[in-house]
Amino acid sequence: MKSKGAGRERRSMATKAENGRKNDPQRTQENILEVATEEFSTHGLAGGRVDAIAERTRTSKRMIYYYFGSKEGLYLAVLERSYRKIRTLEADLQLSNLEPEEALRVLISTTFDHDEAHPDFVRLVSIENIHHAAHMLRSEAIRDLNVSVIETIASILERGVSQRVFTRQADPIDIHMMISAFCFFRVSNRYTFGSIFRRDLSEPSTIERHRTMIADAVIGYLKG
Amino acid sequence: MKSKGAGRERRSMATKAENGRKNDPQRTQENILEVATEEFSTHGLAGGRVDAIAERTRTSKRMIYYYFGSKEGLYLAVLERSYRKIRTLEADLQLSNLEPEEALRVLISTTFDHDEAHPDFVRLVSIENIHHAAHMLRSEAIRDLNVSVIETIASILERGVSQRVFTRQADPIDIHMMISAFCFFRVSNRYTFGSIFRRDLSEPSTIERHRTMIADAVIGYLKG
DNA sequence: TAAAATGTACGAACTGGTACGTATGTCAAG
DNA sequence: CTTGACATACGTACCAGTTCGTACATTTTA
Repeated sequence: MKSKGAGRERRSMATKAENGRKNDPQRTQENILEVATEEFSTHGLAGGRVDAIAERTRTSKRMIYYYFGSKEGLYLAVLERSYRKIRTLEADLQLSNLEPEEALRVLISTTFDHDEAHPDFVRLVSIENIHHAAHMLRSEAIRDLNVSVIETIASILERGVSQRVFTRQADPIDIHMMISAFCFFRVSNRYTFGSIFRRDLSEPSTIERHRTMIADAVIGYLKG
Repeated sequence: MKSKGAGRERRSMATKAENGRKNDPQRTQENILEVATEEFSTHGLAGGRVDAIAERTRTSKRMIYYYFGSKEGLYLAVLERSYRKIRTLEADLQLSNLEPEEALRVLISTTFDHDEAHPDFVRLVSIENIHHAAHMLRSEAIRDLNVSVIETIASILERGVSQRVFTRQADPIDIHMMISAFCFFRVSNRYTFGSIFRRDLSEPSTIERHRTMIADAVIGYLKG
């Protein structure tokens, strides 16, 4: 399979120079999704234009409908792809070896850095909320994802309480919400916040300060 | 003027039965804004339809353009009206008589309740962020608004530090962000969060718990 | 040769915006 | 207190551009 792929590519390099077309459905789809992610995350579902996406693609509008059926189908595919992309990152954190407080700090930093690094994702989630999460509800795949985070937090909290480093008995989902809210808001409301307070939330020193701030607040809460 | 008004109304009551038209520009504009707020906050700027707004209005599409010039003009008017509506609520809080900790708790509760009570406003802000706050930037009125909140927080923090109830020296804007993030997120991300974790964030018991939670966290942070 | 992948051109419906005509209110003059 | 004239407020019907989606033709690949 690998040598086959290489052979195909080698030959296509030759034909590409003359004619220019090469059937590569996987790359075509990926290309469409990439462009569509950008379009939808900056203009929303209704504001995003299929023609605009098609133009910036190395293929044509015909292919969008060939692979994704409709504008909504494309949007849903974009959404699922975005969620699938983060699953990998969140999964392989080895937190059970760490002390509860340290484990929580690492988890919070990860969430923080993730949102900071993926504004597209944050905006897509905002857009979904405007649509009452209608598309997410139809997708089985997306829901199963975040459950693991809750389990991780639950185990950290349990250990913390039994070791007497955390005095407060808190609901894992509430804690997750508190962390998410802060990390998400910084990115989702970057523009209105920046416009009102003339503060650039993406400045390195601000990022550093906020990263430790949310951790201190959560841990302070659990120790209160 | 009053008897004249009454007379006018009496006469219109008669003509209304036959014909039905009565010039009332103020009410017409207000009616349009009300409907438009609902439309834009549930569908976004691009997703909102002028025709749909016109239909649910007691007047016609012609009037929308007569008073607001364009779809964007209408959207901007909706945005400004939403901001103007909260100014009144936030302004008259007498916090300087209260102890710092209590003052902060009241302020946080107010923010919390406000966001909870005005999902339309929250969604409009979300929509603005998708548009990079482009419309807010063009509106002088909106920016001046939130400055007072920062001054309020700053004075509370100063008093708290000098009375040694708060040990941490924090930036007022950061504190405001932390409060806003939590209160805002609960409403803005209600749907995706609810869809993933099967939790209704608008349930009374949840609201109660979250309201004290954010206050405890912020105050815990300042005492840490 | 058949199936999958792709390109081109076009259509039909939606949607923001407007041209044109009518009604209402105000106010000064009779 | 009527009248008439002018500005404001309003309604209907319609247009023109946009935008999603597709019919048809063609190429690539197995």
